[in-house]
Amino acid sequence: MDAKKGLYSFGEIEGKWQRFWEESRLFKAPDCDPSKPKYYVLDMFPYPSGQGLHVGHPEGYTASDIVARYKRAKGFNVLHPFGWDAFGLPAEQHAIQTGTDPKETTQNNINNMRRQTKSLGFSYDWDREVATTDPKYYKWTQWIFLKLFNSYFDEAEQKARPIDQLPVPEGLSDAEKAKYIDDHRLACEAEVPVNWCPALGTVLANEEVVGGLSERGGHAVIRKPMRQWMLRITKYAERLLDDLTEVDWPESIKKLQTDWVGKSIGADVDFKVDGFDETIRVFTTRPDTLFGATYMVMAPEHPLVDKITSQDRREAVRTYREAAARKSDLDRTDLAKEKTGEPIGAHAINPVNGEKIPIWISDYVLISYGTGAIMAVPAHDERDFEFATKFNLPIIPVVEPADAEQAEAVRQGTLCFIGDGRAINSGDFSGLSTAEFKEQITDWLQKRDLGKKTVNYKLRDWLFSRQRYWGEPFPILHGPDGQIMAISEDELPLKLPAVTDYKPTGTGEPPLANALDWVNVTLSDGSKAKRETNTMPQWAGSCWYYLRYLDPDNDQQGWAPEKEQYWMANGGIDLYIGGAEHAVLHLLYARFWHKLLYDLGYVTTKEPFKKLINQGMILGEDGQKMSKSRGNVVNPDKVIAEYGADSMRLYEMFMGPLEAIKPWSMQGVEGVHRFLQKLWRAVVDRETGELAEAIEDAQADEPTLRLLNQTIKKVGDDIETFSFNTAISAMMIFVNHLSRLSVRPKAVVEKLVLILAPFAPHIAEELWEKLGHAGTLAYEPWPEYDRELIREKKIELAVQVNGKIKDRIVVPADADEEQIKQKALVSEKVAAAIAGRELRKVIVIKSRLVNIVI
RNA sequence: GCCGAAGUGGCGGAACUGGCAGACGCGCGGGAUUCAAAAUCCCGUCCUGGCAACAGGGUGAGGGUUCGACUCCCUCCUUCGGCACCA
Repeated sequence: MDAKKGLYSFGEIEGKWQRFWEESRLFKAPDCDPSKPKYYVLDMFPYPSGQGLHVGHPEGYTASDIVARYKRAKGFNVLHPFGWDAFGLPAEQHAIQTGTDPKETTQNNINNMRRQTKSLGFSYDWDREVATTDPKYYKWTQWIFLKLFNSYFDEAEQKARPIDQLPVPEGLSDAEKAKYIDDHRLACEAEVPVNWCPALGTVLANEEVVGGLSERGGHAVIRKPMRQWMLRITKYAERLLDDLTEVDWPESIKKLQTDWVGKSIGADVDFKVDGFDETIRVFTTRPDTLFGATYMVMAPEHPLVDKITSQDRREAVRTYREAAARKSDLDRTDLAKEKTGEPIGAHAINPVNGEKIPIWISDYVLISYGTGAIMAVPAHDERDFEFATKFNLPIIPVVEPADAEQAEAVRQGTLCFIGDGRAINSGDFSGLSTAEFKEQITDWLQKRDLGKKTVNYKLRDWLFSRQRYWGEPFPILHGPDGQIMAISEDELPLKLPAVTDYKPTGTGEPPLANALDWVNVTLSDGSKAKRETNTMPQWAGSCWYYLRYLDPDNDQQGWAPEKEQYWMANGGIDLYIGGAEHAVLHLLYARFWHKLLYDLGYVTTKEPFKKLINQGMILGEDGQKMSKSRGNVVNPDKVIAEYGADSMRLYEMFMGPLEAIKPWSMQGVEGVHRFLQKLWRAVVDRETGELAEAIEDAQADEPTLRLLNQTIKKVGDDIETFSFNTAISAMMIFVNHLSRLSVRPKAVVEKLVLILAPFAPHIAEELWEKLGHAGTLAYEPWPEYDRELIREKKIELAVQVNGKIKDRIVVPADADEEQIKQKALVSEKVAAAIAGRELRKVIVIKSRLVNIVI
């Protein structure tokens, strides 16, 4: 019975300290504390799923918690909040199937996941918890939407401004004026072909369609024009690109974002249509290849196709266009291998040489990019080359590669060369380099009003409406004559009404359309209006949650300016940790909203997330992705019950580098658990549960002091570089050393406990208490290390002969090169290896090795 | 196809700016303790040969630079992630 006292009973210890932290509000972050530097460390908040936490969640959370606890010890005022990205499809699907209010499902899921999250002992300031589904929260999501709605983008200034500052042309009727304004809003309505998913009864964002199927559920998706809300993120393309230079993110993520924005510089060139008073504008990044244009291709949807198609081609063109319109994205991808198209019987006139070239339509040209039409230069564009080869169209080489063999193949028309070279067959421009040609031809076109320099982006405007129930309602009314009206800010939040049926109507009308009492509104002047029945996508709430954490209870403002200035100082959030799956969308959307808020003066930094780290995925024990169907899912609750939260945390960090993808191992958990056990036994008496007798107020011996100081340095340095795995390994080495000592100096153990605390806070607190300290160690200063004590007195060097190790020598740490050299040369083994041959060179690398070259 | 990341023992991984490859943990083998087991402790554990001292080989493959390469350069292979006709 007594023997039990001294056991490491992690369950009790963890419960005890978690209660203490919670009840004492230990991690509450005081706003605007001028006495300390601030540190804002943020986790990507999770969707509260019915499955609860999986082992991937605590990976990032543990990493951020280690940093948070470490920074507190380093004297920072740390903001470390948590919340819930709680709108989302699963709760709505559940509602459709069972009739349960998503609000209820969501609340239950949050409660469960909060319990799980708390059981890991993270040092969140729970008083700042937010949920995007809370009307007190989405009031401000709606408020930001109104800011988008009530702003336009000033191209000259490259920034958003309030819509009432928009210069409106003179002489417009009221209706025209309203339309002009509406067309300039950053949030506007548009009739756009969207990804309609009949099975889900909703429209999906491009990102939610994978290979022509819905990301969730894998249902077929077709294209259908519908009235939708769009956010004009494209206006910010240039700034989203430029400001990437200001953030400290992994280069690979920056590159993903850069490619997603997809800037390309080229020229718009106007081609006259032969026999019509029409011109077709094309975009090209290679205006230097204009002389090599042998045909033109328009997207099937191009508005001019109908007008200029010749009588004898009309039937074929109509058939082709219908087929193209019916194609889903999946079909388009499938058919990408084989090019298709139809000539439309019209010709365009090449502005540089007056050549008549045939016009085709083909779905390899996209209506949504550039001008929806291209000049085809098969000699220097692979897609055009493929098309021309298939349909036997002429290929004229106009760029000569430097390589003679390639040049010959290009002349023969057998090789498509897309690189830079020297111009040929290009009239007066022949002989120019690609770069010179581009510049000169662009000027030439511009002077003659035939074209101009143009920049295009792959980035599309953001489709912002969903035909779903479980999302933020738009604060928008549609008037009797179709006017779009924003509801005023003081009417926010516009709450989601309770409904009885969550099913999509199937016609594309959202479920909210059935909530008639809510939809129909009588305005103050007695006229009738209808509420917008679309809701916002899940991204909306996650675009700005980091700002709400600054001031979560404020019902007058989304956040107070002075709090934003304090917590977002020095370039924003100091550390943002989350999964790489959000590399593009969430981060891009959030940056976009942040820039709008910056333009309007609500935030003071250009970018929200100064430093970003992605944690890697955790695989099942079989090395496969964890999934229920594979049966390899690891349940955190079970791990904690068996080994404790500290072991769980420690293992998550010990597995390998944070960013790496790595498989789970229960035996690995056991390994770190043994480490904690060993530490416990080294400090706590097995029988009494009191401090072990070996713990004394004694002076530590030199090797112990040296190792201790090395460990303190290593752990601190490793936390700074997020190398948590090697930090843990260093502490293991130290505990191995400590457990072999018969006298374990108390001061040494105390320092060890303090550096372990960010990783395994519960056991650290308990040991700290047993070491005789009242209260918590959470705000104890991080131990300093002594440079002098770290230094070894004697060091071992390897001695190589011609790069092969022959012997090892021990020299004083301060030995100079000559001394080391002499010592190396007297070694018998070295002498044997040299075997009397002449020394050509002796290389001495202090504190590393000696290499003798013979 | 294009872009990005990565390939190190039986396994997860370590190795600073080019300087002793395999830290730490797992697993495995042997031993101590025990009536026995669990737990714990000690020793060993990259491969090949050898009782051993030792010798040789070794960081996906091949080549190069260097006194010296897991690390830098070139070519190729494999795995994972992203994009997918963006003119």
